[in-house]
Amino acid sequence: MELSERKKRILHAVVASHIQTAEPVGSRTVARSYRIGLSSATIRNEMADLEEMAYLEQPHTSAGRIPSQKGYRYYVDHLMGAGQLTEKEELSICRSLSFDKMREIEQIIANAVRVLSSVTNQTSLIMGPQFQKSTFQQMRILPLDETRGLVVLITDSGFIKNKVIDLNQTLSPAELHQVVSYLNQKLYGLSIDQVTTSLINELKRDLFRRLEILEQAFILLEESLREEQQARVFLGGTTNILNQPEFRSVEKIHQMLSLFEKESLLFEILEQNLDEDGIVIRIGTENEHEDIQECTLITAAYKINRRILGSVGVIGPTRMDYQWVIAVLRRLVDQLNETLSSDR
Amino acid sequence: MELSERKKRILHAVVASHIQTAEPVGSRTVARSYRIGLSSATIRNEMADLEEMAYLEQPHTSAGRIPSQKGYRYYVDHLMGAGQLTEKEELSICRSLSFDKMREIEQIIANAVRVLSSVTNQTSLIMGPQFQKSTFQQMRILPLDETRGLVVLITDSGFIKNKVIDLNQTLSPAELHQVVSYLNQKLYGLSIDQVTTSLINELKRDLFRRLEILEQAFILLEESLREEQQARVFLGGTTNILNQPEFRSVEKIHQMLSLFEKESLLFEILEQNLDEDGIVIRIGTENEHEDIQECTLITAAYKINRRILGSVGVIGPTRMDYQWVIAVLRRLVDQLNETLSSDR
DNA sequence: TTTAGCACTCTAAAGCAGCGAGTGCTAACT
DNA sequence: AGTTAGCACTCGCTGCTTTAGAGTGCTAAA
Repeated sequence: MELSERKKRILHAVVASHIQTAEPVGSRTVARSYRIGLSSATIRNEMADLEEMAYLEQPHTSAGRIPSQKGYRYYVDHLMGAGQLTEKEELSICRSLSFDKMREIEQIIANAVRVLSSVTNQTSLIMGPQFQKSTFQQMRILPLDETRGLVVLITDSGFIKNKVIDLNQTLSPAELHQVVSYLNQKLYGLSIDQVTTSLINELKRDLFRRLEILEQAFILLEESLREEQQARVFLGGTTNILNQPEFRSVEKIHQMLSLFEKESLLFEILEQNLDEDGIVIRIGTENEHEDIQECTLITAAYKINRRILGSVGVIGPTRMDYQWVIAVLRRLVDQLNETLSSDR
Repeated sequence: MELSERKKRILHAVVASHIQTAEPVGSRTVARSYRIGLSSATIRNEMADLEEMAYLEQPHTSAGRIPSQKGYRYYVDHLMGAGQLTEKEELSICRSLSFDKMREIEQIIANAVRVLSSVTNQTSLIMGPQFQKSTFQQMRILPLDETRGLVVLITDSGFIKNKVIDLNQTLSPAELHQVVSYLNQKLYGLSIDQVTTSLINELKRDLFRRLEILEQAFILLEESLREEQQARVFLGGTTNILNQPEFRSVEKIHQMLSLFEKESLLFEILEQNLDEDGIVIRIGTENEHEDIQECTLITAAYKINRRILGSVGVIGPTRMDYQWVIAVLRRLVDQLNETLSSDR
């Protein structure tokens, strides 16, 4: 079901105009401002066709048309071009991410979400790197005082986790060292996913034969793994949705903001698009999750050394400046990948 | 300017009723539901007096009265009793905080703000413990590989900061150890505030004589101090303000939510009440900050081992269930103090 | 000093008219 | 056949008037 060239141009015009103004678009507007060289009457006919084909819809009889979900989809797939960033936008993305090579990964992530929302004027969200998917590098235990120690766990992708633990029995430095190096040897290179409870138990049995200690350390290890089951989701610019005319009513705002407070839900939503490479665009009901079926979610995966770590995206009303947002997101992910991959 | 007993009872009734219903309170309502044993006409006269004395105000001529800021203040200071928590509330505070003795301080804080907002149905905020005010305990450097090391900085109140640094020159373990123990010796027991740039420079000069290294470690030290200049503020239940009838308009919502996004501002606000012991109640314009002069802020300081670390509070419209919110906050802070102080 | 009664005020809700943007249809034009 | 001008029609929006009701302040009687 291919559209005629003329229909394409008209659809394009309607979508573009509606994205800008948030108002229904009338035939007159299309005729005048998008110099198609046809009268409004002709365009009216074409628009009626497009409506019948479900690319456009009418809020009420005497209003202009707005793009339907199908219309946006067609626009995204066939009509829009490649967006261009202004120098200013380019610069702020660059600056806020490239400077931080020394910083910890969580800070880079937090920065990324901040720029993304401030540049796009949308709400943006990013899944923190999944602890689970990174691999064990080393573990240390620092004695703090007579009874307590600090366990530090380091993974390849720059994660550093630490916990204070009780060392029930006082332990000679030599013994402690022995235990720790045993663990390091056993665990090195495993992904955190692979450090299962059963593996831990096995190790524990193994060690108990030699030293009756570190019960606590193991509890910690398990706990810390369980806790991090799920990566954090960082949000930026949540108030930006208040500027969107489609969220003028308090109920809608409430609905969206409550959604944003449910971190685990956001995680699920972001996780679904994780496998796919490149940019994923989900318009309206293309989103599986009910609460965002009036929104568009645009996401992209980011990587460390070519391995996908998490995803970052923008959420807003289906009336979104796709072309531009996609360009921004693409640029940001490139920069993010580079920043993360270099010197790690 | 003491109020007559009767006026007190009427003022009490008006405040109580308005807190519950959010509507202006008429003389009839007071007469009927608060069994004062007077007719509405009498109460009308008294209310007129109270209005003249600025305890009450009238939205418009033919409406009931609502408490003025002064009215709320009087209520808080002289009229309200001690609130009682239900068992359920008591329990959820207890449970969400007492279980976590082993957890890190930031998680306890995060939990606290979550319970507080969910129990009170208000937005709650808590200032993370001030890194600045805690004292240096020890510092370690763990070599990660040939060129990088992990600096771990531990303070008395359970803070653990860490950073990956480049060790430009490779360094023998012995030398590294020497430097670190020198630093530990010099810095132990100082509050982080006291670790000024000039002190660092001094140490640096001192060390340079012996070892031409660790430039990076010092940069880190300085940076990390500067970064943490300001404690984090945790927010909970930001969407709760949407349930308050005084925030029905999108502009007000916008105003409040934007405020919530400015962490540094929230910090300032919380910091002002830091010195005072016990519960601080700021109603309307009693707040210094313009943006919250239509709100009431109730805060309390929390402590570790009797030393004030930060403050936790609730923010909402001036029409707030003071009695109850205060009881909840008081209970929460007690629990929080206990949880934090035990075994640290 | 208290209270019943009453006139008065003001808001919020409901009903109604006119405006204007935009449509669909028809007939004329190229 | 495709395009366009013209026109009647639809319908939400705006502003106006009206009405109902809640609550007041005042006065005069108890």
